[in-house]
Amino acid sequence: MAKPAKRARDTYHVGNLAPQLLAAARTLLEEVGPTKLSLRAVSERVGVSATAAYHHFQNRNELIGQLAAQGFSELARALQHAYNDGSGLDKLRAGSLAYLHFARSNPALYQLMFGPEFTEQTMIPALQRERLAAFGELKRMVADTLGQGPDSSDVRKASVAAWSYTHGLTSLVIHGLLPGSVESSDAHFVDRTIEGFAALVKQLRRNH
Amino acid sequence: MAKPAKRARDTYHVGNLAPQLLAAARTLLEEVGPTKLSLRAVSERVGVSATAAYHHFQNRNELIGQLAAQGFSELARALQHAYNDGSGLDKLRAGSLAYLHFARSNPALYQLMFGPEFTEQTMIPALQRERLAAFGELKRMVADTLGQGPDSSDVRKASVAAWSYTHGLTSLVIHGLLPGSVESSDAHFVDRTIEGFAALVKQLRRNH
DNA sequence: GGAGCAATCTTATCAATGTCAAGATACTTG
DNA sequence: CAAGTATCTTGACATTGATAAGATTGCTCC
Repeated sequence: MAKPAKRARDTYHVGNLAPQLLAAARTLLEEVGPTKLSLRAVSERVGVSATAAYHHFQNRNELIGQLAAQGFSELARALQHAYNDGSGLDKLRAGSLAYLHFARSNPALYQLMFGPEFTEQTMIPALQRERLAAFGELKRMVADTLGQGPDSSDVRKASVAAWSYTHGLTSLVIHGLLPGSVESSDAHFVDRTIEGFAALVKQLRRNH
Repeated sequence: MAKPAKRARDTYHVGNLAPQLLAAARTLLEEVGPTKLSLRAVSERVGVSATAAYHHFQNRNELIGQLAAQGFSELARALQHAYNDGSGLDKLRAGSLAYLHFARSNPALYQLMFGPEFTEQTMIPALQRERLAAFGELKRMVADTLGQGPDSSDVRKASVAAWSYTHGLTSLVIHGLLPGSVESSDAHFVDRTIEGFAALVKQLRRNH
């Protein structure tokens, strides 16, 4: 299986293609955007024929699906690091910031991760797995913050809420739908909108 | 301009094509999804040649862009109605529910509205306009709830927060990323996650 | 009402892309 | 070293977005 195998000559195939294809696709993705990413361009960049990829991926969807899965994996790790390195109090805020930062650094990948390409029919296992793992990581963070077990009802509610909020904010930022309020300091931005949400909730409570 | 004009024969063109193309595209969009929507299929459904659309839209992107713009327009109106008809107290919650309901009823359209097709380069004016209008509607609702002017700093913060949260939740639901917690009652679902967020904010405050 | 004109629609046609089939080449295993 | 399998290539096809040039319609102006 995963034997090294001497490198081939120079004219023919290369060996160990799948990772190279994924890497090339990853950089191309950010260059041309999620919709314009073509298998042929990826293959050409690696220096391989147009159909070589079909011996490592079922079709285009599986390739970009693995890219998306990679994205969720990296996102989960970024969250974890931010949360662990966070300065005691506002670990969750550090997580939100890391989330936003990841999306800013890989906008096309982020769009792909939540893109319309993957429905129930076109879902690939790796992507499904990494998605759940990333959400699991988030739940662990929230559980730790609330001081409850990871399967408590409160934790589940709060996790969905936190993910919704962070993903929504990130998505709007990435798509450029928040004009003029973004560029400078992400930290301030996140804080201000969290304050805004708190004020709203308080107002709703008061009205109730 | 908008003269009725007698219907043409039967063999040739139809007249008044643009709205028919948009309508056909709208239904086809929900049938095949945002990525699989082809101009040719739309044209064929209307009963017109494959290239007829190019006399009414610059290219595919402008057509689906107008679809997306239509989506934002309808979304804004749905929000407005929900807010106006809301029973005094939880108008905002009614707005959130209307938002989620709109996306549930038009999942492909919703994905298109926030899809990767429209960047700064490929943006079309109508879409930009309707987006801003929809956000303006949301700001008006939030301003009314907070009892402040629509340009106050608090309102802006809270509007971004409300939009982020609702869009995030909706996006996760539409993409099927919230397993098992969705189907039954949207109202309960929205309430529970708002509670979850409130609890989180409270906890963060306490830690601070 | 008819000539001319602009808008609208159609028929080729092309390039790019995803995908399949069949053959060529390298690697592995007996 | 022979045979088989994995890997890669060439060739080809259908679909799609898009352009160019020609046909048809309706409108305008005399």
